[in-house]
Amino acid sequence: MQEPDSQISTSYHHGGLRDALIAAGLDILNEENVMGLSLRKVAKRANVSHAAPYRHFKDKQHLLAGIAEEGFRALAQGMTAVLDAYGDNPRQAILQMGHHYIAFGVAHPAQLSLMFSDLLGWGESESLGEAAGETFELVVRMITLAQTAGVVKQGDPEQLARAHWAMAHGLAMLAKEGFLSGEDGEYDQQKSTQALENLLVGMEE
Amino acid sequence: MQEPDSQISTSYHHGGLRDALIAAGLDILNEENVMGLSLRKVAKRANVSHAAPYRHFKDKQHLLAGIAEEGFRALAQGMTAVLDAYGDNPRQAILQMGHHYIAFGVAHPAQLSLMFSDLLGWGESESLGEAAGETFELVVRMITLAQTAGVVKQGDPEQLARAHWAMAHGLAMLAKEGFLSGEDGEYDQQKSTQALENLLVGMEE
DNA sequence: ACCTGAACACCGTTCAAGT
DNA sequence: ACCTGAACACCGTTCAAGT
Repeated sequence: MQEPDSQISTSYHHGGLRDALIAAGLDILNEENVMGLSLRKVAKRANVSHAAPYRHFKDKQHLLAGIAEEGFRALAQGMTAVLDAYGDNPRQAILQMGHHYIAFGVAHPAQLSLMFSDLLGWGESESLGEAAGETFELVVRMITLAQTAGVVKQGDPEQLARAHWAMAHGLAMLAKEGFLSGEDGEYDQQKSTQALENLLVGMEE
Repeated sequence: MQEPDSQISTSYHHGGLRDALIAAGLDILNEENVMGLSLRKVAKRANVSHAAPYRHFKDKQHLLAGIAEEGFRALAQGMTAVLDAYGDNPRQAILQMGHHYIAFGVAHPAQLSLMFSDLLGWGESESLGEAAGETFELVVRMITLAQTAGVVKQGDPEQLARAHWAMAHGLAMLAKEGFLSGEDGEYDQQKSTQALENLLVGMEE
């Protein structure tokens, strides 16, 4: 077993550069916005030449797809944690899942926008669709648990999951643009709770 | 009274160029996406030099804000039509308002994305905020009408309007990315109806 | 295998100069 | 008042050349 630390910062064999480029892109996205995200800036931040990214991404669109995919995976991971934490209380799980989604949007506005933008080319990356599908499946699982517990009505769980996803996504978009701010100008979580409760009541039949 | 038609296509005095630039930008947005929208391309399509747009927009961000504002105004106009058509049936009005919002997103995906993107600089254009506010007020008015008719529960109409807006916006984003497609791959309006109904039931108390 | 540097056509923005 | 053309620093993408 050798210690590879000595070359980690300058060498990127075995796909290490791919992750470094996505991380660099995420940094730029969080500091600026998608217009400030250039392939050349990403390359510079990863300490490679401006042509190096083309070894790992066909073009800029595919780097953006990689960043979006990372977003779906991070979202799914957080949602899994919520599901684990509130597994015994499906009603709370539904509300907290919504809040988690919205919090992700407020923390990473440009990334969430990117995840639903027209810049990705969904058809060209099966792993992107897979990551988004995994995220949706977690919502479906949550709904199924709630149905079993008698908290929400019976019926197609995917239908109810779509309603929940749409509400959470809509609230996230409104929140990140400041449309859910309170008197102090800060995001007012209570406004999300009210909307999520409205939907929840409707899902109880 | 003179006939100015003869110079309309080549001259843009009195703000005519501003509208022409927004229209050209909209065309490009609908044909490509926000990455393909360059100021130089917009200027060329409006038959002016690449520096001419700076007479009407401080920079690219302000042109984007103008295009987004036009979107809010178009949305508000369509929503007013829905309200007029279903004024005597608040329950239908609520559902049709949602469908209209989603249809706008499916028809103008890049524009709707732009309207909620981080590229606009909301603080720098009061007319943009005004246009968005008008749109929201129409939803509030619809909720108030429904409350008067006893179709939805009493309480802060803005709270219920936010829930409806979030649901409609979330569904629009899901629809334009293909997450609400049926077996044939086309947008399945029924899936939106189901989600909108879920929320509506919850708003009935 | 993976990376580089030069090259090309394109950007956003500014500004002196024209009408 | 409004528009233009040249100029600058920056893009995305390609490709011959290097290790």
